[in-house]
Amino acid sequence: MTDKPTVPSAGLRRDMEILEVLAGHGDGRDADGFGVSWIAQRLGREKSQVSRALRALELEGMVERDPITRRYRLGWRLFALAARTQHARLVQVAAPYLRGLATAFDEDAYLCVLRGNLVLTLMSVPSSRVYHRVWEGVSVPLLMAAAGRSLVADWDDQRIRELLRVTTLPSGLDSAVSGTEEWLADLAHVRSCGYAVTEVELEDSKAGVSAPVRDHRGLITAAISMSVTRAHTAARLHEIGAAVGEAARQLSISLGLVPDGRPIMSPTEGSL
Amino acid sequence: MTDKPTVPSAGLRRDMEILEVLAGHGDGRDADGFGVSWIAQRLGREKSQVSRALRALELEGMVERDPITRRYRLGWRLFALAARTQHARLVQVAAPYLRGLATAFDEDAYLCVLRGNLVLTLMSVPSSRVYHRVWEGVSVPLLMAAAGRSLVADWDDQRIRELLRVTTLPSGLDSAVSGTEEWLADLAHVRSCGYAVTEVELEDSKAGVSAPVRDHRGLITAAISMSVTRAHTAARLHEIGAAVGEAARQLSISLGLVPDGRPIMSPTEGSL
DNA sequence: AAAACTAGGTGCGACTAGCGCAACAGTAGT
DNA sequence: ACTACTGTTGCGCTAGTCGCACCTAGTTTT
Repeated sequence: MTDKPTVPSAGLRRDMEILEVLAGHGDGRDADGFGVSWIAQRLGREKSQVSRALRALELEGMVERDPITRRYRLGWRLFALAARTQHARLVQVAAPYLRGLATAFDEDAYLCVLRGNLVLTLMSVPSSRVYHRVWEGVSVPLLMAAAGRSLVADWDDQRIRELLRVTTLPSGLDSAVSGTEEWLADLAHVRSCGYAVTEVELEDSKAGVSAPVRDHRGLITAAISMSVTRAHTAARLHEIGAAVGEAARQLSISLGLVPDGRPIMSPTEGSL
Repeated sequence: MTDKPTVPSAGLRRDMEILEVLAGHGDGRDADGFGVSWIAQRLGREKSQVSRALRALELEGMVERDPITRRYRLGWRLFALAARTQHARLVQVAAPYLRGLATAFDEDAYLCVLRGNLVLTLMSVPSSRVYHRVWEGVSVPLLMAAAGRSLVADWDDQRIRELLRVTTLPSGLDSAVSGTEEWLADLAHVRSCGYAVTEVELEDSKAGVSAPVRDHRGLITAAISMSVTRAHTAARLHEIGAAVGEAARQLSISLGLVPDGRPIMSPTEGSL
């Protein structure tokens, strides 16, 4: 099948699958870890293999085991490594801005980055409302997230068209995706006004606003976004949008962007 | 030699060593990653081996490569895995600490997080006393809870002022809220001593102590708090406060916080 | 109580993944 | 051009590890 050149991927792939299972789905309250057999069955692998792999991972601190329930969960080492990621650094800088937005408007605020054609949420600051879905660490299709428009704002038209052509969405979500030309117009709006507004966000009854965050080279490396209850008027949406745009601009400056000039380099590279 | 039981640790160990080097940099600001040869030499391994391993790790998203400098850094996947598990892990790991505090002082112990401008209690461990009000899942205004001070301890003064200005309290509870300047002084105390003390808690006849819990990114994600019967002397309040602070610190480390800003590994460290 | 069931761990042979060498390919400095 | 790097790759041989089967230990059933 996967006709690979000789890269040692077999063991690693297995370990990653295990870690992915242990991370859970983010939403499910699968709180207190998973047992060997369950994981093995879920992955369609031998119990023995999973058992041994988990022990090895435990030795390295990537997972830890509850001594009484014998269930595994992700370990301190993984978190320590994650903390040294550039994403972690970004989150630390961005945190105050997100908090400011969340408290100012009492709506959920997010920090997202682009990964392939998916939008990965790095951080979410919840509002005070009761129902709060955790999106941190979860990737969603680019077209579904409000942050998407901001993250690709610098792409040239051709690449956008390609993206829209290629992407397939879960059925029934087409309503969230407007036509190609509308998208291009939206991106122009982002570039000029500094923020994007989308009528439909991840959940129904939510609209979204977002704004691009640029690094010191002027490349878009992240986006701040907020999902706003639809009850709000369009005017308020734009009020929030302006605030989000301003926050993103401030954050960009914190990341080393020189404020005034437009040192925007050719967006051939989007990889963070 | 090392008499190993048959666990698949060879490849994993190598991968972990690589990740550790990439995270590494105990001291220097080596910002933009490391090259293959440098890593290989550092680990005393074959270049080819490191090259292939890194490519495999990159496929899994554990590391990222700067396309122009060809240097590797830790990847998004690590962050995503950690981020998704945070909340589940928080409750799981915090439980023993809360129980320890509750039994040590025979007072109720709580784990709280910030949601919008409200403090949400995720878990409560009752003391042995008869009357125990259940706060789990209940949100209270930030200003009313002892945990509030800890949860916003990292906010800058401006945002605190904004918060105090915006927040409106149920009437008759102003006694719990001291002046703005007093609040700022309190937060300074939290930052320096590691715990907060409030004279009035949710219920009358209760005082509160709390301490911030930081996740692997160093951000305050939760707070441990205890409500203490007012009968106790101020001295005891601070005794408990110190214990709560220490528990919060331990919990933070369990969550992957790298203690202090201290480089734990020097470049000459010998875990090779 | 024994039996039945489950959940995790282990011994060992067979087999293949991937290590190490060495040659190769880019890039930069002289 | 040559030299000195960097990172990649082809390939034979070896050791790491996969999978089966068999255990042990805990829990429920009869």
